Amino acid sequence: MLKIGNYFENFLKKDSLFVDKSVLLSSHYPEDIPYREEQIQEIANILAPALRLERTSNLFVYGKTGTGKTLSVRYILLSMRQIAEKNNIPIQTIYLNCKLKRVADTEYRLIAQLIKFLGQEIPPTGLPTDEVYNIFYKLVERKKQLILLVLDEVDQLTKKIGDEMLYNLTRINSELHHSQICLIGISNNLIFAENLDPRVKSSLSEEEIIFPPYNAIQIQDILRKRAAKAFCEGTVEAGLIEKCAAFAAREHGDARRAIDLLRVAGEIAERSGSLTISITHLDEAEHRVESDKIINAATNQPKQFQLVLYTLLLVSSPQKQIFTGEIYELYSTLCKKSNYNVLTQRRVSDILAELDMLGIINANIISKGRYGRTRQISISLEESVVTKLKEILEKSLHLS
DNA sequence: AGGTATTCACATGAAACTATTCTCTGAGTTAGG
DNA sequence: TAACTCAGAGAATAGTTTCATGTGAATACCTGT
Repeated sequence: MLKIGNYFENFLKKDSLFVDKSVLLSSHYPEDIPYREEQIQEIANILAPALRLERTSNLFVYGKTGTGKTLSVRYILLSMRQIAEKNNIPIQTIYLNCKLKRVADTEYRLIAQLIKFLGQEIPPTGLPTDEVYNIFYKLVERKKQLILLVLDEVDQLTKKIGDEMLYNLTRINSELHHSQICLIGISNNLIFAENLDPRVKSSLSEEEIIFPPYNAIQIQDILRKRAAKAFCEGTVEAGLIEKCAAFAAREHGDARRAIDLLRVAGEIAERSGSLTISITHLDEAEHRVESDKIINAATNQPKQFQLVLYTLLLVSSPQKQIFTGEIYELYSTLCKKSNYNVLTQRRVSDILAELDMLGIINANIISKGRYGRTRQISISLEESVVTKLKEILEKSLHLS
């Protein structure tokens, strides 16, 4: 038998640590959401009139990542949809994540998605935007119905294309005769509404609900519940859940991250053939999750981003601080050497800012007084990640 | 010494441009009746 | 005459460039003591 066949044999024979790994995936929707009863009830109160086809207030949901916003809202939508189906109430619920690239991150695409939900295809480009609006109007007006539209991560959308389109959306209702649209915005950014056009702000956030972060004890409880379903009994070593929760609590109570961490720890333990999941596995998982995140983010960027990042990796050591000008010079020589277009400093400055936002580099704007104002850049990645990243970038950029 | 004015080296903003992908339209062409 | 082809106009989008303006504090330059 082939060597690899042996491996598969072993894989089958060995009892897995997992009973049901899907419980720990981010695509998993639990049937109850602990510590969020209050918020769910509140949202339900606000949205309930929709079941009688009365227009409900627009709703805005705030909370940091991993506080259960999306989960709760989708949970409510699901149950409303079920009720509506049972009683033949014409309600449509639409959930859109505005952050998804090439799906709903522009005005055109957002409306195009809505149209798709209503059962019609729209070309990805070529049509004028108001034409797309018209198609949408017609589709909505075709029959009497109420649409609950959830826009997840709206802050990302407005950051990119401004709040004009939100204004358009809120105004749609006044132009519709038979139907109504109710907007539910979800945002990670707590001060998001502050830099919104006042007209939009008042109509969009008629109701606001805030999701506070989970505390360490709550996260422990959530983790325990999930772990009980995901892992075989007795495989989780003592103290693991607590440590995992502590990691997450350090990051403003991000439950998603905690669950992720637990899953990866389990995977690592399984792969190493261990019968239990120990703290060492968790530590390793934390490293892996962290570096995977960075490497993923870096490799998904366009070529020029990678070039800039690569020059940064070449010159920087963890403690050394570098300025924009130096980077730009190195970058342009590198470009010339390897036949890439050299971008302007203006553009490179933006790229650096974006790399900073992605958390790949650390940049602070400092003033060196007489000697100008610039970004002070440093990289806080571990040596192993840096080498790995270098290799990947060299390959993808065809550098020698 | 203390106060203010300069000055550097970029940051930040706005607008406009380029290349690509896609639709729609209407003129020209083809084939069949 | 209906069906087909194909170029050209017009859109959306991502990634840039161009031009213009902003900015924080270390220094240079005064001023009056």
